[in-house]
Amino acid sequence: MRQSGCPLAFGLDTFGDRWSLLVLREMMVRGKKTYGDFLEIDEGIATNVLADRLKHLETEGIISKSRDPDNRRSYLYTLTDKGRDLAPILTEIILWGGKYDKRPQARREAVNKAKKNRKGFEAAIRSPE
Amino acid sequence: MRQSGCPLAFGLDTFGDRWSLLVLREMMVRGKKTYGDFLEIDEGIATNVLADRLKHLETEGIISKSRDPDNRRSYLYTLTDKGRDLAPILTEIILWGGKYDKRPQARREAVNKAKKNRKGFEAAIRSPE
DNA sequence: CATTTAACTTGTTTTTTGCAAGTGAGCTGG
DNA sequence: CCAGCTCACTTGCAAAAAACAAGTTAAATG
Repeated sequence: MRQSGCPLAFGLDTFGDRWSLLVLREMMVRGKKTYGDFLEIDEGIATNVLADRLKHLETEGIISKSRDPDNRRSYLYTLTDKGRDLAPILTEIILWGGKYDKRPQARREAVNKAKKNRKGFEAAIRSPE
Repeated sequence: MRQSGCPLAFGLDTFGDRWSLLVLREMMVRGKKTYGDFLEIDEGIATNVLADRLKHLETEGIISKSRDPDNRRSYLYTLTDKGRDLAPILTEIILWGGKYDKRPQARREAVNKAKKNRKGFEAAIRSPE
């Protein structure tokens, strides 16, 4: 897409759109796994955009798609190692947001966990239950 | 914009579009300061989009705009403390890109610096000369 | 003082997103 | 065993954003 060879631009091409990191948050922080789960995210993603993003993240090797062994019409999306390695990036954005989000509705639960025990937080979101 | 209260979503609303972090890279890694500098970035940003992004980043308090004391038709864009605090996020994305970008044109200079001395790299991009 | 430069703005086309509705395979209760 | 529901999408269209091209204004420069 962008052929500059910059590692930052490479990252942005892979997950740097309005939605990818929010889908990954659902997987990492909230343990969500299915298309239906992702459709319910608070920020309200459109169904066609969600389908696009999942396809892109799978193509890029960030997530993988498999059949749900308990329900043959459902699929499970899970993180690859490459996807798990995004945990430090998520963590840094969460810490930055925690520092600067002064809105009354700001939710601080994840921020507090990450501040109290950063390595533990990263390990936890790397391997969501 | 997104009213979820999530610190990650807050961050994405502030700098999570296709271009903001590339403009900030120019400032942090390459010491660029002017509109004309940013127009020349390798990835090719459109002039109206650049104007929009600069306005947005200024509104969000990530950068500030001042007159160039040496040239009255030019302005200097510089990082605020809030903007400087994005350095760890940039660093993590660069490290991730360095790990996974296997394209022949991948540029590894910044990656190597960040790997060799991460704190030094962060300090350097926080305070570009 | 005519030309160039810097920082944009404006207008138009193209791409992406958002929204509503629809499809088809697989489950489920009566 | 089958009508109706659920799940994971797809399709079509409108709205928003991005890309592209050209123009404007104020200030510097030769």
